[in-house]
Amino acid sequence: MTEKRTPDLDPGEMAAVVEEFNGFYIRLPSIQRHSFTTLSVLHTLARRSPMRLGELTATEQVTQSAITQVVTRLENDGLVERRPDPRDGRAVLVHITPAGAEVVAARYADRVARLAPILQRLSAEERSAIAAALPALRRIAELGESQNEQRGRA
Amino acid sequence: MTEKRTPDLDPGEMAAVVEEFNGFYIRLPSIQRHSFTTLSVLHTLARRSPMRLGELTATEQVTQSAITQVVTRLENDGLVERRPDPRDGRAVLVHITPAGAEVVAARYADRVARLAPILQRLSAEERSAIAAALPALRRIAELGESQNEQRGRA
DNA sequence: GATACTTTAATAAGTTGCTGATACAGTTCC
DNA sequence: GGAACTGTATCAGCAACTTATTAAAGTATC
Repeated sequence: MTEKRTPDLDPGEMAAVVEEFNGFYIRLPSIQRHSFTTLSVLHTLARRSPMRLGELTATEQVTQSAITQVVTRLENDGLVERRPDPRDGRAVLVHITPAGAEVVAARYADRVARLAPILQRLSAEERSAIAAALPALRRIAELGESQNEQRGRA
Repeated sequence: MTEKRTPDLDPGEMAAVVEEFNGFYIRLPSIQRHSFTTLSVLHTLARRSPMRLGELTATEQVTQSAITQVVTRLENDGLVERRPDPRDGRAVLVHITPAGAEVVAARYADRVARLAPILQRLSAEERSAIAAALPALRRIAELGESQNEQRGRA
């Protein structure tokens, strides 16, 4: 067996690949009755419900006013609920409802169902190369998010 | 040295990681004076200019009417040009201009600059794991795109 | 514990970017 | 050379965003 040279990771190449890949991935969209921002809010809440409106404003890329309106729409659809914050009478805590969690789960299941057959067409080596990279990609997301939180506080 | 078990690739786990990662990546946005669709059109043209309006309509997730309007805006900003198709008098070929290519390149450079310092914080093993996975990710994008073209023809 | 300041969310008015329907010019087919 | 079809543009209407403002609750100071 010939020895494998581990290639070094070039940020420019990685960004190029990530963008190509995303171009494909974001076009795997299941049914969307909701706007991009609305879905993003719902997805965020699926991970860390309940959240204040202000927290949501910080994570999404829109104004506080837009978040208020998005949450109102989601509430009318029964996907989230507004409840008072017992610790702060000014604040509102947005909770995701079972119906909201269901929407997120269904969209996720749909994308997995579309991704799986494509993965079948890769070689075993390609699949295991991706599997081996997943922990590192997850760590980048964590590092990046904590960095964004730092910036948010400024 | 203990032998490493190559883990098998689970589509569900991959989708979860991809979405976590994208949640981080799409929030690395440089200056955006343009809408999501507008930037997406410009990005598509950066790779395969010139294109007909109909082709753009097929790749983006909006109506033909929206594409006409997006191209008009981009044209007013000097980022693309409409030229007649010599082979078909009804059609229009949208060409990206140097200024348009510049916008795409600048946005790309900006994201690379933000990604690079985060990659520095990974271990050498994590970086080479990602580097080893890039060709496979690129291939998924190719496989997925050709599949979408099939659907488009229906 | 009254006064001023800050923080959190909601509301109002205006703008932008999309959709759906329709029009029109160029192409194809017989 | 007329009918049917294709590719793009236009128009009216609507949804989702922005900025600016307001209301209400909390905090600090004295």
